[in-house]
Amino acid sequence: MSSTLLAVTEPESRQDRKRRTRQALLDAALDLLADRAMTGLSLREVTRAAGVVPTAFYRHFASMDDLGVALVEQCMRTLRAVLRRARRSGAAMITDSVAVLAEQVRAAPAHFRFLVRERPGGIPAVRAAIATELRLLAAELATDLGRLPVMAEWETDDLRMAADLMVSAMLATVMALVEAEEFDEPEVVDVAARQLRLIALGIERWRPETP
Amino acid sequence: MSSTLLAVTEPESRQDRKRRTRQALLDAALDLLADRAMTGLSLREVTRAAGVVPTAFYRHFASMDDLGVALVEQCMRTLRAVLRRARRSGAAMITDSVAVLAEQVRAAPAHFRFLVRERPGGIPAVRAAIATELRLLAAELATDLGRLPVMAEWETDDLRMAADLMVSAMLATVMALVEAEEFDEPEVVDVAARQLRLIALGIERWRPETP
DNA sequence: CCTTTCGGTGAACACGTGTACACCGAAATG
DNA sequence: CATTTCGGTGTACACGTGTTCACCGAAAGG
Repeated sequence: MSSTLLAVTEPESRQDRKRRTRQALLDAALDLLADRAMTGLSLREVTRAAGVVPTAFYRHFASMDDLGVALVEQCMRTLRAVLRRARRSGAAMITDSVAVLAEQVRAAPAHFRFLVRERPGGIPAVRAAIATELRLLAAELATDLGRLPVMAEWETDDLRMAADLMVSAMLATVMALVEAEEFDEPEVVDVAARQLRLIALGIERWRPETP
Repeated sequence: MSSTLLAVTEPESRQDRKRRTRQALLDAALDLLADRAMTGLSLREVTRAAGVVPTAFYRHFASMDDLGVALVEQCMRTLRAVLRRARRSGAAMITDSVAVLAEQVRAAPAHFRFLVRERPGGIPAVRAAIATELRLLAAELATDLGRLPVMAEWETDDLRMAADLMVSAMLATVMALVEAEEFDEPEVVDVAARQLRLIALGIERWRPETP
């Protein structure tokens, strides 16, 4: 054990250090949320897991709700990546899209679990944040759908309806994936693909009748 | 204010009284869950709202988790009523089915809110209970679908897939209904009906190819 | 170099919590 | 009528919580 007392690590800018502990708090929270909901998460627990004293929390967030909203932002980035990646690898291939989704869920399960768990969850601010983000995502998907040849003539209203349905199905799949043991993940993926195919079939035959 | 000290209420059998306070606990919990998740609900709060001393709780439930599972049972009865009522009033009419759902949600919002909120929620026992109940419901719906002329020749596997999709859509609708202000409930109902119609269209054209 | 800024500290507080325990009184049982 | 059963009571305890406050030390800024 050498005892050179020279600074072995870079001095680290002050705002860099702040960013780091802020991220540590977010990570710690996400970790603890593996088996709990945000409601059952205490400030002290988070700071303890982040290796920081309780009062330091307030240097970064006004409250746990605040941290929750920040988590929504972070996790939503991961979810949006699914759409983006699916778009690149040929939006038409349903099987591929579902595969991308499954892959992303496997890569960052905590992010997806957080979203599906807190979506109807007990914290109004978080719930609202997720809701608006999902609305945005659905709108994005709707315009994507509108660019497909089959749906070029669709009313924006119907596009939105179809997009909402697909988002619902996707979230249900996410929940199943997050809950599933890994050995029956293929089954979940298969079912999701067939469901999407069923919807696609419906889309082909849709006509905007007014019943 | 007369002061006849005669027993004005029936003596009430002992197990009747027990049932009554047990139900009072369940009702109190459901009330408090209007704006909270189960994780954020304390035993003392529930007993306070039920007009009973904390320790009395244990005469009825081993823990809050236990009470949660009991709530699942109760709320699921309400949800199953939707399927039953929809079956009676002509299963073919999509519009009617959605109307029945909306009506039931309006009649007992707390029951539905509890189910959608705790489904991915933080309490394993409750989550598991809801999951199995929903599996049962989906299975039931699958056999229902199998009786329809259009789907008579379907594989049970595909029936299950379609039923799962419909349950997912239904639960998404329930969440929207529970969250929605009453004045845009018609919009939600309309979208749900169109989504179901889209699925129905897909079903008509489905053939069990193996891709 | 001196001063200010500010992320992190540690002690302290009032409070709500889950649960154990001994106890009560009336319904149930003989 | 005597006894047992049992739903509900009241007290008590140890514990984790959110938030307060004054304080520290080093980076940032003049």
